[in-house]
Amino acid sequence: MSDFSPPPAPAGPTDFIRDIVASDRTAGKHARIVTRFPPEPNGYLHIGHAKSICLNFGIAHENGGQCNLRMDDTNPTKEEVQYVEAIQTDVRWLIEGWADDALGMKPKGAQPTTTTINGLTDIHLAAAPALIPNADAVEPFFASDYFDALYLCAERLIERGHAYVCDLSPADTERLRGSPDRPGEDSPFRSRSVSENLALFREMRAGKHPDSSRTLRARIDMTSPNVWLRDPILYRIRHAEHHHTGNAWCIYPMYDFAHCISDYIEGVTHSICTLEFEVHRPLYDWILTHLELPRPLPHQYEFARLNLTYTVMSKRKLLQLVKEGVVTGWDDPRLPTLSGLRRRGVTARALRDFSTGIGVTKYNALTDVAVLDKAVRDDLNRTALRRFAVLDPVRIVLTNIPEGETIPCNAINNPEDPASGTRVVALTREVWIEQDDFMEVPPPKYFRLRPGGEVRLKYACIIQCQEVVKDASGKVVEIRCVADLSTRTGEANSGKKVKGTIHWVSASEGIEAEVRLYDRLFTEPEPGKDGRDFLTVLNPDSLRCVRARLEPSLGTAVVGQQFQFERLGYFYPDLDSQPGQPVFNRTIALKDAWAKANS
RNA sequence: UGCCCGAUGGUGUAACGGUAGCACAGCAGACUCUGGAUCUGUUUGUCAUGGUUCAAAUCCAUGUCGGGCAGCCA
Repeated sequence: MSDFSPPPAPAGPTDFIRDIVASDRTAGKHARIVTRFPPEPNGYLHIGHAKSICLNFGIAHENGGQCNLRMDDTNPTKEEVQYVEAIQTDVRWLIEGWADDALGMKPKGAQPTTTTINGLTDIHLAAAPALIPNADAVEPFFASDYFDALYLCAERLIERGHAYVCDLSPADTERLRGSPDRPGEDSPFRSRSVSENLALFREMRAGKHPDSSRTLRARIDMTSPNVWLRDPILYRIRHAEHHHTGNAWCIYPMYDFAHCISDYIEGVTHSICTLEFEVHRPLYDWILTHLELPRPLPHQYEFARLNLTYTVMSKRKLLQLVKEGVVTGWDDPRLPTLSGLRRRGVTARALRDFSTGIGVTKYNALTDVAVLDKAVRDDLNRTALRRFAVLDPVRIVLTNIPEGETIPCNAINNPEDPASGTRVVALTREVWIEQDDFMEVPPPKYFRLRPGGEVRLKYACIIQCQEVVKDASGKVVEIRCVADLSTRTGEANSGKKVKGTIHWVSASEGIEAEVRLYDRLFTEPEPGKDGRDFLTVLNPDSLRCVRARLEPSLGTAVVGQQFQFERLGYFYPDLDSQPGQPVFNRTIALKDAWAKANS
């Protein structure tokens, strides 16, 4: 471990995996810490992946190492390029400005090279130097780039008597495997000769056998209490086109065979995955050990995947929601996908803060979505520009302000960030306020407008309600008030206290917009908990669209800008916006102590 | 009923044989030109039973409960 001296581990988050990494470094076990994030490109990344990304990239970043982005694409029937693209976008978005320095990619088109070290065959593929300016020069790692290497490893195992070609049908394979509490039985093809196995395997590769007619299996122990050691299948025949290798192959390696070798090829030191792979670890180690490889072997560690209340996380269920049109697509803002969260206005920073905040353990936890909400509000509170918007308008007429007159009012853009400055909003004779901010017969402790009552129009002045105009059905259609201009912000009586301050939008100056109000997708904390179909607990009100009135400055808002609509919540321009027809998504509502106390 | 893993307030997470802490949620109050933010206070916890030890959330044993594993998925 010579001259390499990564930065000392910062006093950031720690957990049992970081502890292992730290002690491995102290022991000088690795020249450089290498982790990997290996999604299968068969769906979109979700917030559970964010936890894994933050763990893997975080460890790499903190230790001056690297985290390889790798497409775990060994099953041609499930994977698609569209997912490869989306995954890259999401990963880059999530780590941008935080762990870019640790992103392990490879030079475009690079393939592993085979060499001999100490008489042992080695296969290796290094990452491209970090932060290559031209992003087109690099691409993610692909397990499918290792198909040649993997095939070589398979032949190696066969030659050493560690693997054999098995002609059992899928049904018979399953039958002879036994069950967790009943040992399996040897396949009748288990003791074929090396040369016969080799010949057969080569025929498989050459396409001489139909799908499922044969497999390559590891020769381990059919009576092992660990079912994954009962001669697991290493290769299966699939005459199918692969998104990355086309029709070059008709045999494809299984996860267990491909994953450990891929880790080795890339020089991964810590291979971090979720708990369900714990029982696969002996197989991971068995394969690498029996390959007799010259470099240090990677090690697998497992942590608990993220579970969040009021949502679903499995790719299968997310795919179902998308396919059945329950939501509008993978980036529907109600989904916990990274693209959905991003479209809703959730920032990468909030996701990272959330991910590190929840910790890393082996306990199968269910995290309250309120923790996510808090992380989102905390980040947006610091950064979002404050604006006025009225979602459910009722008309106020300020009877003492002449038609056509505009009274400029200075409004603070973000009280949490003085550097964001101020803007001017115009007070006019007619303004919109929220229906909610007026009550004819208010309950006790109601601070807002009531007949005869006073309220402050924020950044403008205090108004007093003098008359309520209703339509035939008794609905309030107009509230006539008088404005006390001497209480204008900055004027003599501006210090006058009233209980309530409300937001407003000029009727003549304001613009209209569609605002999409999102709520949780499910009505139950654990959708599908008791074996019920998760689709039976969909929240019918997960999306409500309203026509809102906005202050004019919002007309030029573009995707990427975060806003707080004062007293309402955080809102984010949607990509459905058209010139003159803005659309905003509600990222998250503000906390509302009043509403809560009255619910 | 085989093997593997886990269990700390309502939720999540620290404490690595030496005072059980933090965050979220909740509750109460202060402040407020956002019923937001901020600030203050506060309710609630080591799965059980034994053992080792001056001392156990921590080590050991047994039990209980929860999760995972029998795809030619990952």
